[in-house]
Amino acid sequence: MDVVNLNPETRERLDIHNSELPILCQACEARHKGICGVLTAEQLVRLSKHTTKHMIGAEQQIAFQGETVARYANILRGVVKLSKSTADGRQQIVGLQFAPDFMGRPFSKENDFAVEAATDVKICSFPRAILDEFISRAPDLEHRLHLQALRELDESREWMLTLGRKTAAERVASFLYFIAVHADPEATSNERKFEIPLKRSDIADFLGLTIETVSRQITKLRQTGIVHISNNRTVEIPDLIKLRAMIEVNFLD
Amino acid sequence: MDVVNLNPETRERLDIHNSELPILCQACEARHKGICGVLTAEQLVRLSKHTTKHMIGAEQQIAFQGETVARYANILRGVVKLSKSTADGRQQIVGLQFAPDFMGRPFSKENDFAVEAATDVKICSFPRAILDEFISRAPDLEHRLHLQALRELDESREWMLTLGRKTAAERVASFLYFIAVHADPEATSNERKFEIPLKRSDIADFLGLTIETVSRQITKLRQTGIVHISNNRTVEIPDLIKLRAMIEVNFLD
DNA sequence: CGTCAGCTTGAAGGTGCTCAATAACCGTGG
DNA sequence: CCACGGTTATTGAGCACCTTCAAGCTGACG
Repeated sequence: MDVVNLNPETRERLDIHNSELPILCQACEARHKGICGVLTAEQLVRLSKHTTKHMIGAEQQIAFQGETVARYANILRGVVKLSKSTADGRQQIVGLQFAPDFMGRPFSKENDFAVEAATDVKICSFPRAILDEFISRAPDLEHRLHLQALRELDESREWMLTLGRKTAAERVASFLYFIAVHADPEATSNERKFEIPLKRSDIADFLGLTIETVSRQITKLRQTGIVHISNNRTVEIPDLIKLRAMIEVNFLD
Repeated sequence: MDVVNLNPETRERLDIHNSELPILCQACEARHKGICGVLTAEQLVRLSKHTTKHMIGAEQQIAFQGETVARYANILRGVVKLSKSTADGRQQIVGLQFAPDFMGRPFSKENDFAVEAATDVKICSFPRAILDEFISRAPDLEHRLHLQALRELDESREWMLTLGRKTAAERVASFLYFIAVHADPEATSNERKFEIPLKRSDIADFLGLTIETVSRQITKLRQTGIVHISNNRTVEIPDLIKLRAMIEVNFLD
């Protein structure tokens, strides 16, 4: 079977033949959509020599708040949470990352947040030093990272409005909407079905609420018929527009 | 008087003689610390042909939420607030910008937040199109913008913890600390004196509180002696460490 | 069938909000 | 100089929403 001609994704970069690619990368989920999409075959070969793919179980810690981290990574599958804590243990999730996001903070030795697997996660990690060198030479790579930083900044600001000004009911609706659009970014349908990748305590930490309040609001939301939830995690949204209407934020839309 | 030899700032870039610089830029506050520091003399000349400096009064709107903006700008003086609103008018400030920050959202035609002068502000604005072209050709420029985006992302995440998990007292202390370190980033002293660049309603919108709560907490904080406040805006902090201790967030410090 | 983690539900209490009145500040003009 | 209106900030009383604490429920797995 001729992969080059048949796989629609490969058409994106005809300059690179699969035969030149490291085996590790050939069938990789992040090969085109992640940062590796802007690396040359030569760079991929070099990087792949120091690359390892890991599975990380849900709830496992990947990096600690304030820790110096020696490796970057791409997320290939699953959901990763970024969280900050106060000295007395209160916790706030400050970001969620999905495949094929890049994990790491360029130009700074340490993250000032903890990194933890929310679900089972598959990552592809590699040494900082090598990528840092690529960044300084390949403007395309820095551009790609810049775009991700800007997207995360937009999302953080959107979430600041949620944390600072929305009621518990609106926060929970905002969360479900957020997951609905991130779980399958390609989907266009007005009807969605997905699994919530977080447990209630994570949702609470993301929303700045307690698990009890989250639970109560989910119950209420379910009673309105806007969402159907079974087995605690499985969500069906018959009409995404209706959910969106509960959390409308813009004057002009 | 020989500016080139006497002004210590010019030593930073001996490759560019002031005589080649646009007059507009020669004594500019953002010439070295802002993004212009990475532009070539040639780029500065081209940019300066389409550049204007404005004064903007406090509380004046610079751009609306969702509006398409045709110009970027550098902040030369004053404080700018970025804010988002819900449909029913609740407001949240999602960022503050100080000189010599770059103002604008690269790679996206519109901001999804409003931009407003918090104090009287002086800016230097120029067309998007020209800078966008420079960005695609000058990796240094994109790097500089990337660094600012990452810094803003770090600050947003820090603020998400404040909004999601801190009490009113801690939020107000966090705000004063934030302003103390931003008002004069160079200062190292443990004693600080500055003017709060926001009025109470802005502080409330930044902290996700009401003005009444902000006012009450400021009164309480003043009574502890950790800060002295006169004329509503003038703050004296005799011991910044003590203020920092009220809002400690990290396990490892 | 018992145990344990995760989730839901209930009752009571507290933090911050709403509504309302008072006070300080500031530029303008008599 | 003080009087004046408008804006901004403080203070008070009552209440609502979310939290806290506690008990019960559900499903997975031995």
